[in-house]
Amino acid sequence: MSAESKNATQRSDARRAQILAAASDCFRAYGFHGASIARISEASGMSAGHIYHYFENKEAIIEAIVEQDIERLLTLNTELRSASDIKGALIERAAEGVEGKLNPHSAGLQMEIMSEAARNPRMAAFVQAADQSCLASLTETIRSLRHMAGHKDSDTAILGMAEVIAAMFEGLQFRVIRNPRIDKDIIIPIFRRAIHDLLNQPSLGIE
Amino acid sequence: MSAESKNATQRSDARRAQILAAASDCFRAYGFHGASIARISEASGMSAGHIYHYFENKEAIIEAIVEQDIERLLTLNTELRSASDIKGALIERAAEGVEGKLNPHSAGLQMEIMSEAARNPRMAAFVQAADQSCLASLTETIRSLRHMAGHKDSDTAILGMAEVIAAMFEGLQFRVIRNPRIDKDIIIPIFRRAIHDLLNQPSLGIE
DNA sequence: CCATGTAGAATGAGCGCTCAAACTAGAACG
DNA sequence: CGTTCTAGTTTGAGCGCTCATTCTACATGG
Repeated sequence: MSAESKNATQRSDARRAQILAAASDCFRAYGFHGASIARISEASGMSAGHIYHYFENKEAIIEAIVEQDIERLLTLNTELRSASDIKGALIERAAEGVEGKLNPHSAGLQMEIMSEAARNPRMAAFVQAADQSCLASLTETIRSLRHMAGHKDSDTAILGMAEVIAAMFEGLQFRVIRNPRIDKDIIIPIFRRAIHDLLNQPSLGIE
Repeated sequence: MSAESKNATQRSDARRAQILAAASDCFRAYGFHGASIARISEASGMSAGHIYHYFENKEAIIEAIVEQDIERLLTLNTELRSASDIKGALIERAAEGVEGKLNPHSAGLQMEIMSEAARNPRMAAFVQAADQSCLASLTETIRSLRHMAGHKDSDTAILGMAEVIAAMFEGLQFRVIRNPRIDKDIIIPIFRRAIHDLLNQPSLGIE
């Protein structure tokens, strides 16, 4: 690749990023369908027509943003898995997780994504695939934890624990909208303890 | 009120209900902003213009549906509170709660409502007021439970427990979209146990 | 014959998206 | 060095359409 074309690609990538950032703000403020191309173009400081040089259509912008969001989630996930002390990491990182989920900004976008996924099969497949990956990682972590502690669990039981832990964290994104006064410093120790207890539930051999 | 006007009111109420039912379906399928008046009118079997005899505008329809949904939540809440054996009721009703939250139909509408609340202050005030009521009820229940068990907790600690329990249940509405294969029969016993453990956490005297 | 219920065409705004033209900057050339 | 050429970038008017909402006209039962 020549230097010129590389610069061109860089500039083009920058424009794409510029659009995505502006669109992200607009989607948060007006929703996927309420945010018009006109508004996005204004927010990104370029003409409406120009946006179509970088994205095929509005749907493609939405998908790019969801993809971005999911990518962030997945890298966070692999980071956690590569920790040396798994159990410590899980409990320790709980604080981070709580804080992240309690960010109203990201919660708003997440609501938008999920409400879209609830009715758009394409989007549903997207978030479900990402979730499978996260869930697989989390169950593996729990499995080794439980095994080390001498528990005998069925696969479904371990999956269930993972689901409940996931529900706890994701539920915070509801909570921060329903009650913006929620205090993370109160929540974190209760969360830590709850996760600890959950991972020490008696063996569940249901199959 | 005369018999005639009463009949008229009844018929009018029936029409309103008819519109709300149709609109509810459309909103689930297309979202608040994606569902057009034309579609709602078709689904409700009446003309577009006629809808404006019963609702001032589209916003009013949305609000009526949210109001309906919240009312259902609040009556469920008072029901729980009037149970004779509070602790038993809380653990027992967990199964019902899990099942309810795992209904994809209601989860979809809830996502829609919450994503709207995340950007529309009017809607936000609505769901926050309803949540205050539910939270107050739940904290009162937890307070008496913990007091009977001899624990000494600060108000904020009890509020924190309520928040975490709420997050668990509400999080299931995320889960059912992210992973439609989730199995309630696995989840329920883990939930019961987790709530039990949560309510038996050591005293938290933070203030 | 009036009040109310109902329909559906009309209205103007705003939508996503296209496209021909204008602009820009660097290459090629004399 | 100045001038033309060229190819990519950017614009904004405008197309066809759908939207929420309004208006006019008709039906119908008391």
